[in-house]
Amino acid sequence: MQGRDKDEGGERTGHEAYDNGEAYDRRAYEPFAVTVDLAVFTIRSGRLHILLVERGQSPYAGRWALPGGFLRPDESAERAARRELAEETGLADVAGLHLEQLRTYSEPDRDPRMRVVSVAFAALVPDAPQAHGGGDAARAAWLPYGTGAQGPGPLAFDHDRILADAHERIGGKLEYTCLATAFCPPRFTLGELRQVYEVVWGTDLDPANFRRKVLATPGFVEQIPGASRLTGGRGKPAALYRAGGAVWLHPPLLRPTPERPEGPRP
Amino acid sequence: MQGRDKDEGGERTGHEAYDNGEAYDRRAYEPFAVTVDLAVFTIRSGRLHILLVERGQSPYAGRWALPGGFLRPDESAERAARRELAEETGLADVAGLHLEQLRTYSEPDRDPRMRVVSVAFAALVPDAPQAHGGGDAARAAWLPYGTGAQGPGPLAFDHDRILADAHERIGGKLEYTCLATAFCPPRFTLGELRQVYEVVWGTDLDPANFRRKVLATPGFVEQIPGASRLTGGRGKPAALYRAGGAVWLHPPLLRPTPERPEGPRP
DNA sequence: CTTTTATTGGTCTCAACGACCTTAAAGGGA
DNA sequence: TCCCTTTAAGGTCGTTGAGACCAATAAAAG
Repeated sequence: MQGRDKDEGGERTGHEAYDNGEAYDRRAYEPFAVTVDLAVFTIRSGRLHILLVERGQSPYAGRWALPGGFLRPDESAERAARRELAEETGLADVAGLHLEQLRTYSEPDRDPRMRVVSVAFAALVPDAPQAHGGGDAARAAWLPYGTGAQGPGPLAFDHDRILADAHERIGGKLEYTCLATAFCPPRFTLGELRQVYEVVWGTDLDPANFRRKVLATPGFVEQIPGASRLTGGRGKPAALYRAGGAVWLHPPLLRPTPERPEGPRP
Repeated sequence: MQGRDKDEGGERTGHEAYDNGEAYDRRAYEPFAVTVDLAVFTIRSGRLHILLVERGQSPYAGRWALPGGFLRPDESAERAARRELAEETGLADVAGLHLEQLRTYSEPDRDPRMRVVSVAFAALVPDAPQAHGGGDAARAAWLPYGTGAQGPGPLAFDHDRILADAHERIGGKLEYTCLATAFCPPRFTLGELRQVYEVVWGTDLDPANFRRKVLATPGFVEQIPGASRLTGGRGKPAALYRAGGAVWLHPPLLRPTPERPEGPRP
């Protein structure tokens, strides 16, 4: 932080140089490289997918990794994350997408080459456009979020942990916020909205109970009068809805049965 | 993050230097100063208090600020935060205290002197020892967490926002975790535990309903057989409890009435 | 035309919560 | 001393919401 005025009682940490003047003494602290990592989720063909890029260089050459990049001198982590999101997904209207800071990963040895502190974000994309692998070498792809290893083995660096944290965060937020609409296109059916919960949580929900719950929450969704869609061809056409203005889901829509996520992450 | 292999299709960001070798090219990115900021809460005489330090130097000289400090080259943000917590509170058994990463604040102009990226933490301390102002100049004190300005005016830097975020996070976590015991001494009464909720939420809770709720959650608290305490002198002596092993509170103990926190912070 | 699939709506039961009341055990004040 | 206040502890009761289950509708697939 800022404001370490005190001398720490005999402990020489170099902090005392912090406030001695208008600019900092570069020898008073260690500069770090700061990056952003993105866990971009979408739903494709009834499964949760995650956007990954393939590394071409060592370390972890040939392994999949989360997209991301360096913070530029004039931008915040949020702006950097949204910029990266636009670059990696190729989406035009990145402004409206849900982007949420997860946490910061700063273990000293998380990158073998140097000290890198990374601010991780979770992002939700409604429809998954083609993953376009940027320029030449790198490949980008939507891979199904699998239990355990992501398709071809574990991810580079500590990205498996970041991805797991992101998934847990998203799953938890579905319980008490109206976040689920961020996975849906502008016009969606209640079945599609329910599928978001089922796919992220990995459980089945009762369609009738889900419907009542969603409609009982003011501002969660608004029906589009007179509109309906043939879901995939089969079944009765469903009414179309759009996202409402509400952001909180009260009372919450709790996951069925599962006591709680295993790992203590309170 | 790591792994920016791609060329970003004509955009020259300097990222391509990232993977070209075993070490990074220092010219490929901007190094930042990384710090930790701590929002340390405790409950004193029935009010929520926050640990603050008084700045002696410009900028924001004379203003109160959150304690914190630089990350050292060999430690993670969590370790740095715990070290700062021990230094600032003077507590011996910092290992058992609740320390939780909040989020990272990285606005380019948040420190007028240079670019500082700060990882913020929220910490809970059961009993508040004397705030010991480190060495000489700096003063540290427990100030009541007031609605609006913290005692003598706003805090330095963006610390008012960090503090508000920390308070909202703590209040929310009380709803669905057993975190409240972190505010309590090793042996506590149910009235003391209830006061934690009342003080943090700023509401009154029904003692009987609260009691049933807490005791109905397995592992939240365990009664210490035969022990009781005269709370403050008045009233019937209360049974003593200690924290149980549970970490999740299921079903949650929701705040009364208040629709939700005002600001959309989903 | 029959089957299949999905939406939409209804009913019923149980658990949980909130409001309220009663009793027990202490201290303070007149 | 007696009475009142205070806090803990325990109980009742009505309302609410969630979950399980059933039924009707409407369209496509065979």
